[in-house]
Amino acid sequence: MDIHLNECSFIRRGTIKDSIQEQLIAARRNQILDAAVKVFATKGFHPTTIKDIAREAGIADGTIYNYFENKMALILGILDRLNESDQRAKDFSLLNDEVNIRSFMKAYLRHRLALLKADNFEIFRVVISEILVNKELRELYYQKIFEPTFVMVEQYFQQWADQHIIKPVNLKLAMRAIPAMVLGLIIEHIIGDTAIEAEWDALPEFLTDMILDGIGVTNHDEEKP
Amino acid sequence: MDIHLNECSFIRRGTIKDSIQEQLIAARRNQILDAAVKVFATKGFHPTTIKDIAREAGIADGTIYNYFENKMALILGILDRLNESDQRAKDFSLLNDEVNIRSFMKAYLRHRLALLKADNFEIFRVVISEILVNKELRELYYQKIFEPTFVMVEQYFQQWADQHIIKPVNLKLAMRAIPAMVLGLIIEHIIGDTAIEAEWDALPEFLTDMILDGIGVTNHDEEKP
Amino acid sequence: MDIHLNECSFIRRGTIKDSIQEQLIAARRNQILDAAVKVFATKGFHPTTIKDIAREAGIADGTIYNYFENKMALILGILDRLNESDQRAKDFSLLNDEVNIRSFMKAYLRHRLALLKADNFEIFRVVISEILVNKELRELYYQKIFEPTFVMVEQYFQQWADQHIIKPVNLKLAMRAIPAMVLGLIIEHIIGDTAIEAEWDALPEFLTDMILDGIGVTNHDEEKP
Amino acid sequence: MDIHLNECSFIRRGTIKDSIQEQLIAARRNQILDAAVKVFATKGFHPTTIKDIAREAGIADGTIYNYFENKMALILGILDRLNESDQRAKDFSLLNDEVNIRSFMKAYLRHRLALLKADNFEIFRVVISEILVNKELRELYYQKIFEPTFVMVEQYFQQWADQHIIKPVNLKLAMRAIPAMVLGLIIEHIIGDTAIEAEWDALPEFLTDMILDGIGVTNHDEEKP
DNA sequence: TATGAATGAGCATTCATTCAT
DNA sequence: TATGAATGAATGCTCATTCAT
Repeated sequence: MDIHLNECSFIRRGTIKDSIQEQLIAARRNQILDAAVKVFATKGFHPTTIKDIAREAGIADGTIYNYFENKMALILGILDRLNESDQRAKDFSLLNDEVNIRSFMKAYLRHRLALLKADNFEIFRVVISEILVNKELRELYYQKIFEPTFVMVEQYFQQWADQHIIKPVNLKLAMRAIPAMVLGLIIEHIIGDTAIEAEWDALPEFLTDMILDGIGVTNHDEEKP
Repeated sequence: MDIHLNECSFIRRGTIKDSIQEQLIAARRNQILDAAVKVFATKGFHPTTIKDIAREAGIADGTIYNYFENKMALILGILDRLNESDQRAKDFSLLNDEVNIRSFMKAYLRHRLALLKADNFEIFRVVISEILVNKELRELYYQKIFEPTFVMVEQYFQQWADQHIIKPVNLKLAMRAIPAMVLGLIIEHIIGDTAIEAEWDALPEFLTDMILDGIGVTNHDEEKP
Repeated sequence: MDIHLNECSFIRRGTIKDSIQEQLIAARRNQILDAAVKVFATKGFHPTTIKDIAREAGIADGTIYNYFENKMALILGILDRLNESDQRAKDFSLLNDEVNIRSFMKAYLRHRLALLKADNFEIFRVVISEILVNKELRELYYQKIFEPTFVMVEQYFQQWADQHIIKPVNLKLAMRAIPAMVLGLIIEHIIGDTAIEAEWDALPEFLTDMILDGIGVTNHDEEKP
Repeated sequence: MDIHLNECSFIRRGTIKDSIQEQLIAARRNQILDAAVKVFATKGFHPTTIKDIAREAGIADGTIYNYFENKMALILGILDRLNESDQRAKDFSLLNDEVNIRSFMKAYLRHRLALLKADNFEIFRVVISEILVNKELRELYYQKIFEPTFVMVEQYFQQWADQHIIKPVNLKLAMRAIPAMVLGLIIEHIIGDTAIEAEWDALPEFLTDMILDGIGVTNHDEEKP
């Protein structure tokens, strides 16, 4: 059980050893977060006890407190990992080659929705629920995920607007309405609406078309002046 | 709903007295729910104690249990009141005179968003958070609000589709995407996005146009085949 | 519902009216005690609420407090009624005609055990349980039932001893051991021993013979000097 | 039962440590049960709070729940200890050398009554009271103590009957009547009868004689046919 | 006298967190 | 660093009792 790191003479303090330390710590943190995700997803945040998580992780209760300050820090940690796995910027930049906005948007939505489906929806349910209600978590989420995303997205929208690829609409609202729609649909799904899951694969195309073209039939009589 | 006590010249036992009883009970329930809304909105559901609510309502702890089975029943009660104040069906039917879909949608969104702003957003935060995480509440919400609303809305969409006022898109998704967008925007707002509140009054028009016309510039090259 | 006693002009205050009052009160008390016995027997003393009893009696909670000081007074009341229905003295005096001690004892045990079987055992369970643990009840029981019974029984035993119908044994213990045996058997029965109920009808004869003759085989070798 | 730690020269993981663990756990359980006995005996079961017991044991409330599932489990634990201290089988077998049934019975009663007096009567009061009223406890008591005892005792009685040491009476009743008498006398004592305590030391002899010989004077006229 | 709504003290139990080993 | 026993504050809920009507 004891690891005699010091026996390794060529390791200089503060360099490799620390790196190993960090990796060990990161590994433990992930082990704990994995367990937390699993249990939170099943039982929800409040009903889950530290003991539940410790048992799931195969460690002692107290050990969790060596890696996380308190129970809420676990949600923070989960949020962080979700964010990392997100890599929105990367998502976007990878899509930069897409020839036009429609393909771009479709590909992006497909990617995002695939990620959502891959991760267990259940953990979103818990995280969103807690974000809504926990100020600290909310502010953190806003600063680390929300704002940066919008700052980045705004550039794209501005560029598209400049290039007259999209109409000169209220950009701030436009770029908020789109993720809002995705978020809203996910919540509708979580709440129990079966229609969304049934049409999950149709969503990227549908949403893209709706966002870009609308669902209204354009005619001169109905068209707004 | 109106009770004209005076019309009843011949008083039968168990009628007026019961009616007064019912009113008293309803009044107490509302008194308690008002207090609950206030405290929940401030502290959230879980951190709020029954004592907090009783204190706010100016009554004893135990009294709450004469009117609500348990703490969760308070959320149910709040949800019910929100739902009643909603009267979605009425909203829609009142709008039936609107000349075209655009005015209709715009008026409807204006109405909904006004309601949302009138009610304290804070209580939505709490209610949604709890719905996400509480199965009983979720199922109840789904049955009493979600499903009925969509059943009703579907008729409208079907009618519009039949009249070729809207494109022959996936109706189920379309009619889910719109409230999803509203819900998503509210959540973004709750989370702390200031842009939405700033543009609140522009939302109905913007959303209507986006839904009906899209934000993409239509041209023959970009248009999908 | 209103009873206009005053219309009855010939009733003089303090005499007949009071007597009716008393009867009414007694009737109400019995109504309440009947309900209490029923519910206590089913649920036990502590798990039974005043509301349970009020519901069973078809009256309001508060009404019970017009007739009994508190919940414990109900047990006292039940005990009193059990005692009254007992009428041990009467039992004994009725049996005075019995020709000999054996018939007397047998008849008495038969009578007592029949009473026990007639009453629901369940209420004994509750009353004894509470007596064991509640000092006030215990002392009351001791004074009102226990002691008077033994005082009376002692006379019989003394008389029998004087007449050399029973051996010159420790009378105090003898006359305590007999009801002890009955009590103990009842408790064994209550606890779940099926043998006692099965042999219930054989008990009076068996106990009488055992008490008077013993179960040992008398022979000169074994006989104590 | 004896653990000779030193005999184990080759220490296997999970053996000694676990054994120490078990001893610590057993010690804590006993510490808690001691406190519980003390407080229950003074205040009774229901009026005693977990806090009372914790305070008496010098530990925190929560600690009790690390060793007992709930308050009732404490009574179970007490019952178990009483049972262990009982060792009825041992009692009997130790007496097997007794030359005759009279000495045997006398010795047995003396032993049982001594045990009862050694333990605090008060705790019997509480345990019996609770057994009478608590189904779970009652069934457990019946299975673990009542039935096994009678199964064992029946053998003795059968043997005595076969050897014509006792009369061919209803054995099932006979062997129930004897402990019933002891139990009944204890309850009479608990209820407040001073005579029993005063004659405590005379009880074994008196009861034995009464059971074996009866208290009736045998004469040919009175003798039942 | 009957009612039953209001009361609020009281309590078992939970569980996040600590800390000695 | 890992452990898990100990902690004790915190709280939902019950229910005997009161009292205005």
